[in-house]
Amino acid sequence: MNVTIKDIARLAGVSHTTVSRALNNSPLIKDETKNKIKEIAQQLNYVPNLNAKNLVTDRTFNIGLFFSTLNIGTTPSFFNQTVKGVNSIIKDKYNLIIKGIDDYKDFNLVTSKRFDGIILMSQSEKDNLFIYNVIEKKIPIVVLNREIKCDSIICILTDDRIASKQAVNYLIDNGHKDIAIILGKEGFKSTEKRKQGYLDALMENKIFINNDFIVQGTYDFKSGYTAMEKLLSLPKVPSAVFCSNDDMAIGAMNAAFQMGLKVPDDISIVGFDDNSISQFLNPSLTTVNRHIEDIGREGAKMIIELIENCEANGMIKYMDAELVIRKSVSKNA
Amino acid sequence: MNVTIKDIARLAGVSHTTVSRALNNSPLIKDETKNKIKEIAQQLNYVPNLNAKNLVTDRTFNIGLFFSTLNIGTTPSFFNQTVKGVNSIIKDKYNLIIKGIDDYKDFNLVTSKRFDGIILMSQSEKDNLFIYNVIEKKIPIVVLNREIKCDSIICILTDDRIASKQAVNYLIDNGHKDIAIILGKEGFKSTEKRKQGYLDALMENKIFINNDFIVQGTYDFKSGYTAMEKLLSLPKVPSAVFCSNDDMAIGAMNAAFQMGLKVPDDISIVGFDDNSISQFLNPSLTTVNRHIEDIGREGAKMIIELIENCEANGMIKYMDAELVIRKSVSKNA
DNA sequence: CTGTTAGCGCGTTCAG
DNA sequence: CTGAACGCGCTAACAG
Repeated sequence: MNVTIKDIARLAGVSHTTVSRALNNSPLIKDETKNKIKEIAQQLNYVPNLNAKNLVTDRTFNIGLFFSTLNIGTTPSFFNQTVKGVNSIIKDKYNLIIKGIDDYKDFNLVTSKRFDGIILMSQSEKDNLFIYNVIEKKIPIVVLNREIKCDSIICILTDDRIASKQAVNYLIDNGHKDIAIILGKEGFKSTEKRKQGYLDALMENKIFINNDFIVQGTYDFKSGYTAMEKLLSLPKVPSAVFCSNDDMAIGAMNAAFQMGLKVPDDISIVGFDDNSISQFLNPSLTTVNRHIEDIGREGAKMIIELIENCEANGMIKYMDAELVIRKSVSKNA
Repeated sequence: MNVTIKDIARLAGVSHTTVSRALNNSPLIKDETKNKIKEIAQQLNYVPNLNAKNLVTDRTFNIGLFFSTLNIGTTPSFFNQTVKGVNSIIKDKYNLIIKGIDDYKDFNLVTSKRFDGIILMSQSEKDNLFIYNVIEKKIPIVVLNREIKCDSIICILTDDRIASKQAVNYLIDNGHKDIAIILGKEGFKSTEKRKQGYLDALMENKIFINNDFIVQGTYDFKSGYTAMEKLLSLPKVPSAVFCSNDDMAIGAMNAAFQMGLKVPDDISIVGFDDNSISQFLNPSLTTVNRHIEDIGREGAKMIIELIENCEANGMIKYMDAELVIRKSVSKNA
């Protein structure tokens, strides 16, 4: 059996309560006894039994990091950056539990007895059901990547609409007018936002919106490839394509190569996300860096704040995105 | 407050003991009462308090998925595949807790009271300290990706040496003799194995081993780029390069492009890992698919088996790897 | 400042 | 087949 506070109590010649207080740095304890107890605990390699502790304090030290799904639609790079960011703050004080919302048949198992707090990397409006469920159960939550209108929620995200607009504006600044967009996965909020940014840029520059230039994708390589094929088979081919993420941009690039086109000479491409790989492509990809890792880090700080200090004011925090100019866009005469 | 078995007991007019037994499918209970109790539990939306339950059964429902590090050296694709594989088996019965070994200052917090079992995606010999620590504490463990000599441990991995040899043999079959290798991160077991496979292939084919053709990398894009620059500045340039993973292969490819070389016409490249992106590169990358997701899945099955049935026989299970032939290798006259 | 006592929610003897 | 009583390891009143 493991060593418990009672064992320590016996050795120290005090009650187990005193041990508990000493170990929890209670102010109502003499420094002398406290130090003595801590020393003994150290020597015995005492580790508190979380189950017992949590049973009475009604806490777990679990923080759930939820994604809409862990399967299609969540790119490796995006996933990795999020986890890294969150984990870098969590460290060993909390357990980081990774879940896909779609892993659950129902939400009975999502309770405050299982999670002290939840960080949701939200990619779809369908998550709302989950979110309301979590709120109803009074579990602290921070939502990343999507804006929730409910004013008691903390949301952290980049303004994709503005960032997309910047990206498309960059194409326009380079003389492009026939600009296509490959959309993200249907139903994802980000898909909608990036499309809006694209439309904003065109409209503000009084460029005619051609519906043929708006094609659906699903955020994965393959869909980018397919979408590009569709664009290139149009009677009038666009001179530039804004892809709603980098993976699709890569797919699109390869479709272009396959048709014997050169990037950026024959067609310009802009991505979104700045995958770790994008700078190493040939040509290197001009794209938008959303600093996902920072968002994860910020989310982790917030949820801990929420858990430990109950600061319950909802807010929407926008993080900076940044257009990274590389070599996949050429000037259009 | 949440509903407890006592509440159910009151409503059902039985003792809490009976409720406990009914909910745990004890054989010593009349079907009639059991069903009645279950129904009430259902209606009340009863969820057992894990802390209480675990306190007495001395379990947690946590499975730890540990990586050597979550930072440099673990590629997004590799990380993502592993988590996906494991998670697909874990589902909602267990919590999947993700950790980097290097997140811990010491291993005091790694106890059987915190993890029912641990899956270690082991990338370095340095992990041994951690492994022995886990074993000492009698926590069930499954090690992925590395072979541990201790015969009470279950290991699941591909034989990287054989797989690498196959890859290099493929180059030789295509007429290449001046074959370089870009090594992985120093100290990683996989680095060693893949180098061995490379040497095996050369030796068996009686090809002279040129030390200039063996250059260090760190598994990331950049190191592949740098290593390739080094190779291309050699008085005698290799006609083919075996890269110890795909990320470095991509870096290497771009270094070649930068020098005005064509792949595979001027130089052939083979990778290792089959990143999700590799098929979409230009040219698409010939590489070795290790089916990481399968390894993760297998590991998850094993650890659950170990936890629930205590089958403690160590074993080493090799999973198949597969050479995926694409377009980054040309025949050498 | 310290000890006594109680109880968190649950599973498990041991009697019936 | 069912219930009463106990204890898992810990924290939180309440008394001193």
